[in-house]
Amino acid sequence: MSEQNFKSDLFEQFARIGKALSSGKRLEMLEFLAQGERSVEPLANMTGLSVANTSQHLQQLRQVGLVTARKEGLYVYYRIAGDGIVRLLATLRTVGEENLADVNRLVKLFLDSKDNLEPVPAKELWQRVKQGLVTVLDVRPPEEYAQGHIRGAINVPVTELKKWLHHIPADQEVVAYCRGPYCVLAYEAVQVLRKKGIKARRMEDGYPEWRLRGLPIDMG
Amino acid sequence: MSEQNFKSDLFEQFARIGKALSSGKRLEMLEFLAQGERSVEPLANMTGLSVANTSQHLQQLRQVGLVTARKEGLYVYYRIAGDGIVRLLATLRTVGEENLADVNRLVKLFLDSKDNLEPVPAKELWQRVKQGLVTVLDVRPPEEYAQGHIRGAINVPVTELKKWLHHIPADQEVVAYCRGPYCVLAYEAVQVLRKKGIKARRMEDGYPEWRLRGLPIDMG
DNA sequence: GTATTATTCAATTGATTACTTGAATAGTCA
DNA sequence: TGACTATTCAAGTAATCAATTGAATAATAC
Repeated sequence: MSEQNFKSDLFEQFARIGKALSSGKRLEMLEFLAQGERSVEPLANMTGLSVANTSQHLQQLRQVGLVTARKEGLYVYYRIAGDGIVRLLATLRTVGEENLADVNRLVKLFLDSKDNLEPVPAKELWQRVKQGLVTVLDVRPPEEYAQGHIRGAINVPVTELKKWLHHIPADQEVVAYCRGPYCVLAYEAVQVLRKKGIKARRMEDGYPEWRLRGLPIDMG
Repeated sequence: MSEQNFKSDLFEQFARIGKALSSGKRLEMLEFLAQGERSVEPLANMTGLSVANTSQHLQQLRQVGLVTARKEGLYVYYRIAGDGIVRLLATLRTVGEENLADVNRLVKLFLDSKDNLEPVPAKELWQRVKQGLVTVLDVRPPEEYAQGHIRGAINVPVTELKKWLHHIPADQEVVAYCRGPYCVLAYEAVQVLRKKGIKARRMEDGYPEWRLRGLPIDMG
């Protein structure tokens, strides 16, 4: 094999991963899978695609090694193939934020209209958790919480938040987080809490980013 | 705008970058541009594509903000739009190495057949350069060397290496580097040097990775 | 065994992509 | 001015891709 062939073959391989990342729906699936493993149907519901279509997208992701699958009974559970992929998604996001004008436009339009003040960086949050200064709120659905969450976090899905309000110690700050930096659940939670006079902020990133930094997590 | 639309619009934007990375030729161009700016024709020669086709690929890269262009006289010089993109390429490469079986197969087949012993990590190399223990050889073409190189490195293209041999202090180790971890120029240089009885190794990464780590560089 | 369910497969459609070709722009140089 | 050059544009073709549809697998429950 010549040098020229080696190089172009190699780049062709890397391009297969690029191709897998070239669909918004597949990226959405990957971000969802970064929360924990899932069978096909929940992924189809989340993306709004048909089950057959979802299955085909998943097989594309599997072919380039971005997800793996295990079968249990009738269900096939897909999961992210490794932390490198979470890192790749984060880097893709960063490049998008830095270089795509439309991303900034979208984020400004949507998230800045919500209360975007002082998000807490992951590291700072952990400092304060260790000192017992904050209550950490995981506002994702229970299934995702069960598959892994920030150590010490309480799972209160946004839908349940109002019922839970009176349990909060009024003097302590609450920090909410969810799936990632663009997940709106945490924004909503912060809004609800503030309306009730509770001091609340959101974490800058989400659960996958927290885990990726090697910060402590719990399961179950 | 609903949450659902916001999310899918956002992922659709990130997918545009994925799409730009979904062609081996475009990845090849990006790696080439990571060495420094270039006009269209050299890029066409490097990839083996027609000039018109190359131009169109470049415009795709430009549309998603991965490269920028400046016009000078007849020529349009393209360059990587920022360090984030070099980082993205490196992450893509890592994920490919970890998750694509074919990448390992290719690398084993081609590079392991060359002398692949003890590549020097970038950090270690800089330690030894500071102590004056090694001669660092930049084996890329002069144009790329001129646009930036490891501090203290001497530019000796592989084609010129034999003429240059007798200038080498025989007691000092030589470390060669070129464009990136898969660039074969450094391998070839090490082979030539070792045949002449000179102690030689290659650097693990290439120039873009060195620069990305914030290690010292020089220009001109 | 049959019925049911989750997932995958296979065939088809319309849309998008890479590449080629030849012409159009825009700048340089004599 | 006119010849020349680097790049881009525009139109056309073949290949590839996303999504739909309906059927086929494979595992469970009765």
